[in-house]
Amino acid sequence: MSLRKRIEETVENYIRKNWKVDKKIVFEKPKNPDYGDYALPLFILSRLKKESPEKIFQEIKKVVEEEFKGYVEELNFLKGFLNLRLSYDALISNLKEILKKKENFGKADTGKNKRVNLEFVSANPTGPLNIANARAASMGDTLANLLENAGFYVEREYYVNDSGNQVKVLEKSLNARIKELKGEKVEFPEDGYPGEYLVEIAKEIIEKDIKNPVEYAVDKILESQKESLLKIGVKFKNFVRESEIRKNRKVEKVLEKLKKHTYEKEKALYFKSTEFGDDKDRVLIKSAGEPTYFLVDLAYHLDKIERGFEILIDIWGPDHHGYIGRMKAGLKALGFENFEVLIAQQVNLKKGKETVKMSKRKGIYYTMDELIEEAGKDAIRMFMLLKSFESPLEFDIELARKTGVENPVYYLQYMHARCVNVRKFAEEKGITADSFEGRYLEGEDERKVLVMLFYFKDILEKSAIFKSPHLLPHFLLELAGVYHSYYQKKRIVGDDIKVSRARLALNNACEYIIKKGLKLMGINAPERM
RNA sequence: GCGCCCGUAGCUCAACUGGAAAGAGUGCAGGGUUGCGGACCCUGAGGCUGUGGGUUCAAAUCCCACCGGGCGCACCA
Repeated sequence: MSLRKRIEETVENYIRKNWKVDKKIVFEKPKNPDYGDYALPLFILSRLKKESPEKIFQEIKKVVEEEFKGYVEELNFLKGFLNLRLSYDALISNLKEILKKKENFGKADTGKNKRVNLEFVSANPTGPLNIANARAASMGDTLANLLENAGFYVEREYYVNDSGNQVKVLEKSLNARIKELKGEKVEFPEDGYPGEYLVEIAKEIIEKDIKNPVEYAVDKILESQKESLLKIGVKFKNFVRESEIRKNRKVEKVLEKLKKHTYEKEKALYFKSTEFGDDKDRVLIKSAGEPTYFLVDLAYHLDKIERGFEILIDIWGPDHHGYIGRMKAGLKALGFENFEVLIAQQVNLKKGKETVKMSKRKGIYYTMDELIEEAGKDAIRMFMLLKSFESPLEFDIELARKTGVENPVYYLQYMHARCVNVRKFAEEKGITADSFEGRYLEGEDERKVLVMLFYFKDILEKSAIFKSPHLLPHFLLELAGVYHSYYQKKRIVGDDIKVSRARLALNNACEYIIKKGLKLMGINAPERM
């Protein structure tokens, strides 16, 4: 457990025991680094205890100082805040921990190996993946990495909608292409999929004399989707097919379980989802006798639960937000509430100042493959991760393919390359960080770096808990800024061997942290650029 | 008409989930003379957080109304 968390819990326990009050204590990063390394607003505690913030401060100060002597250099009171400054001992023991654990530094057991099913992308198997899928892929994969790092057991899952309407449309489109190729005159279906890829598949079907064209096409498309995903560095553990869910009678099963919450109206079977928080009741079985998409999807989610997952997380596109209510209601009726939907907002493509208009109907859209070809995996993941889930994002292709300062991904990679270079330079001179002495790092410039390294655990923890992968790249950019600045100010490998060793320790810790951060984001950490 | 998301520096975005004087990057203006990589560093200008009310000791953050952008509102998936 991190030192920060230990202090927080100590204060929590103290308040519970002595004030008989349950209050979560959360340290913040102070507005101004001069105040300290951690801050705690005392206003709420002050109200709870009906005493002045200053008095509260004195009380907490005593507790913390008793328990964490040596780790805390200073506690001060300012405008209602408690500010805490870490000691160099604390900072340097953190540094040592990084050097010792390297890529394993920051791993936590908060997840207690709980089983998480993270479903994302889940595009229809009717065409190539697009840029919105690239966003979902980048964010989903990174979130999975973060959760794993926090001690959860995570399976990345992709749902394949290989039955239902869109597959029928695919079939119509495909048949039209086949007929075209055979020289017959046909009108291409208006709502069909006009992309070139279907022509290619149609050709293969004719050449190989495939018996079941749609099935073949779905498999083909799914395979190419998988390839695209691998190109962007995402590997799914499970691909679950809708047809399997139907075939395994999961639909009947979920229907049975929901039976007492249903009624019939105009020959259709309704689920009383309003009883579970939805704004209207939903059809499960259409009057024609077929299950709705919702019912099958519910069956699929029941299947996830039956596979032993304790936490379900879905990442959906913005066009599905109206669907959250009924899904939650359905799962609640099944007795499962640990279900969360993250909406990955839309991506607008730009080329410099020009907006790239996309139209599915006209078949004009940027595929993920095209984007990868133009901008590269690393830049895409960086840009996709920089924004929080809820905010729509402008993706500037021109910017992403630039290899200069404007492109933040290089700023991070450059830091890594620089760290490695310094370490190797030192090694050639026979200098290592092995027996460094912390007292040579007790300067303000060094302290800035040490504190950033100390914050890394907080970021890992927070980005996992709040499911906010965007916190990570923002942190790394700040770390890189501090590192580059330090590098500029202080020579790392110099004449004094003891000073060199100590600074090298700092350098190497930076290397491991940036490397780990980039890895979590699925971005390469090159040693040379 | 109803619901959801967004609106923060010229541009792209943060802001620890209600906390201190709203921060980065880019762009713009200027600067950095042996040495570990100049894809770097330093300085500066740039803001009524869309508008108007409210709640609070404290609001970019919560509530109400309005303006603007996006998306939903199916016995489609």
